[in-house]
Amino acid sequence: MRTAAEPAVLPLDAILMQDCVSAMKALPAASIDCIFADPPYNLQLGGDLNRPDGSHVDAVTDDWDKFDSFTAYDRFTRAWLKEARRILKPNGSLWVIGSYHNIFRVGAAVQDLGFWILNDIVWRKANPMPNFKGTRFTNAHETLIWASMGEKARYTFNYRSMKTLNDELQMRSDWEFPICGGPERLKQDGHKVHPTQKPEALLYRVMLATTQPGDVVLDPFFGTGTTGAVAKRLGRHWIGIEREPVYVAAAQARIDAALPLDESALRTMQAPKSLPRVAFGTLVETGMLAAGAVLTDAKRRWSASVGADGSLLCEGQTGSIHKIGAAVQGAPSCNGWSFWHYEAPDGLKPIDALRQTYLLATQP
Amino acid sequence: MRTAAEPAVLPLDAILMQDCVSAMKALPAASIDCIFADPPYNLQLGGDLNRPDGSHVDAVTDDWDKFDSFTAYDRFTRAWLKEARRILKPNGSLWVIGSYHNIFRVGAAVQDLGFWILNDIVWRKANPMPNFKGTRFTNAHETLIWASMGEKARYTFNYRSMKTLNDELQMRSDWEFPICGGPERLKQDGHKVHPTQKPEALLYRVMLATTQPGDVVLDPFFGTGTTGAVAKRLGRHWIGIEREPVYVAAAQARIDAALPLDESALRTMQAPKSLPRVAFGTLVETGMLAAGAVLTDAKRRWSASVGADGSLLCEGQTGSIHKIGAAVQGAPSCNGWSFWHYEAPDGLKPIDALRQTYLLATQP
DNA sequence: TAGGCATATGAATCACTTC
DNA sequence: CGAAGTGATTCATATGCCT
Repeated sequence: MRTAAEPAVLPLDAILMQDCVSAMKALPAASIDCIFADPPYNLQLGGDLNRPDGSHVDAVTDDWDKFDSFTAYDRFTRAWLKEARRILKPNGSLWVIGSYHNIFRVGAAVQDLGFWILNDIVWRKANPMPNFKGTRFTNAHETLIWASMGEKARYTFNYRSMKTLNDELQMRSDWEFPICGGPERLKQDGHKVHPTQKPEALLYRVMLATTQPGDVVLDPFFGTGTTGAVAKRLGRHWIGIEREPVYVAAAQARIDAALPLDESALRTMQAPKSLPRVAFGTLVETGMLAAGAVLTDAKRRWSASVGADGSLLCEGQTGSIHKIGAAVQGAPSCNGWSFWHYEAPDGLKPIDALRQTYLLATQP
Repeated sequence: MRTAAEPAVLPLDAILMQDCVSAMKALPAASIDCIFADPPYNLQLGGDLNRPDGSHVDAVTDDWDKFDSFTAYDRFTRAWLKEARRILKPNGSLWVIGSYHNIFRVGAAVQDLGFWILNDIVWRKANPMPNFKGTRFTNAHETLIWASMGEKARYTFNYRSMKTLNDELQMRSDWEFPICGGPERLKQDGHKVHPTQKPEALLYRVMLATTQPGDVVLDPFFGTGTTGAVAKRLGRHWIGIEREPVYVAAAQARIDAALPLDESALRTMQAPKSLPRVAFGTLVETGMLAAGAVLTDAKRRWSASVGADGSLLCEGQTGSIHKIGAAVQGAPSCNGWSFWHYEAPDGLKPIDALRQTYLLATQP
């Protein structure tokens, strides 16, 4: 029989109505692909803040209490981050969102615990609440931190999907979305159910960028379940942790009503490296390119002849398409597939075009 | 005779060629109106980086940016922040700029020392360096922290100036400026004098927003003196602290050449308001168009399905709305916004109509 | 002179697999 | 473990040369 500390299976696609840290402690180590966390940051919110002796932290009134409150918040932050680190897979990644009230403390803790920050992302609010008193700049953004498990750790980043999503330009670290409102905003008796419900578009981009279909996404501060709703829609598994019964009920109803995209709609742009590799020699073997053929660069500055084994000969040097490409340019490296061209009926074309033809012909 | 520790008068409009902390220690308490600090970021760069064309990226490799550990960096940060706090007037304010490498640690230290964060400001770079390897999001912003001396402390905020500067809209917490280049960038023998020179426009806005003419602005990491040059133009006094003789000489020459500026000329300094750009993927993310939806051209000759990342799938090809539109027509290019249509309740409409709806809903 | 084309470059924690 | 091989990867500006 499994113990509470090491469940044999993950409670997939379910809400755990428990305290954040103790619920995470019950999950198995290295079992989660991605954590998205929207921790509380109201320093006056005593509910989450307790002194080491368990006594309650009172409202902030003076400098001493302020320090006390920061210390308590740091302790709380490190407690949940430590568990997050334990249950994440080595190739998993962490997202945290916050504002200037808490994000600096959280970010420092993330670094101190050994996470490696990959980006900080700015959510620019298209329609922020104005600063009514005119005493500061309109607080028009929130900050997200994206981190891997360590400096050398691998992580998922769907570069091609992000570039496509952004009209063929690299996705930047500043994202613009409207705040959550309209029919998306959960309401009860005309009042919003949760004060800081995040827009689904934000979670959509997070998951599309840094998870794969079938991955497990955990949200330790589930609230009204934006993470779960988007995960379900995008074909990711989700686990939510939330203590408040009111939020749990709202989240469960919302997720039940969410419709998953069917498999064809989940389709995204694929990274070239996910395609099967084709050796240059294969093109020679199959006769798509004859041994002895002459390749040049796009500007015909260099020309090379193809050996029977797929090697190139250029200016007395022989080697792979990449090696020779790098050598003639004096460059540290070179992608021979795009550097070398062949004489096609309709002009000079990169040999990568031959590879694409080969792939199309041989793929089912 | 005055001692070094307590000079009777401030060394106004001068550069102190000394170590940052010891120079601050020699300044009298509560004597500075505003501190703008651009400390080392502790970038922790690895090996060399080359652009896709093989050229080498000139990185920040200076010794002044190297620290042994986070702990060492924290010690350094708290040392200069403590002195900053001592010499600031009770109604003064502090600005610090940084990136995700250091800003979280700096922000936590700012809070720990009793400063009260008023805003965090995002400098959105109009022309950031791309992520050449496609491994992360383009690091397209830096973060500034603006803080007063304490929760109850007063501070200067020129609300009207900011609103006027922003076409009668409240100034937001995200500012867009180009990086420092062109004739503004200080060069010697064709090479940049300082690797991280900040744009003057950034300092203009900082000083215009949070200081008054005649105020004393201190920059403990003066570099090539952007703070001094802008302060002189805006009629503020300045004090710079910089250890490197090369930077000091460049800064002094630059400030000597700077001319005081009429405030009305400032408006021309502002980056032209770029039209909001909406990527097709945004419509998918925000749910205005569902993944899996089918688009056709106006005459329904071709139909394509929308992928989760905003890619189109049509006749076995995937790509952006523009690429696929061009491909099916055999055209060199295509405006996908007008070519592709969706089925609206009242008939076929170009997807550009959705973009207009999005803009109307999100722009003020 | 204006315009087109090529080149240079900016605070960057910038690859992965096989042997 | 390291070394070697394969091959994936860039956007906005500024400057300079050529026509």
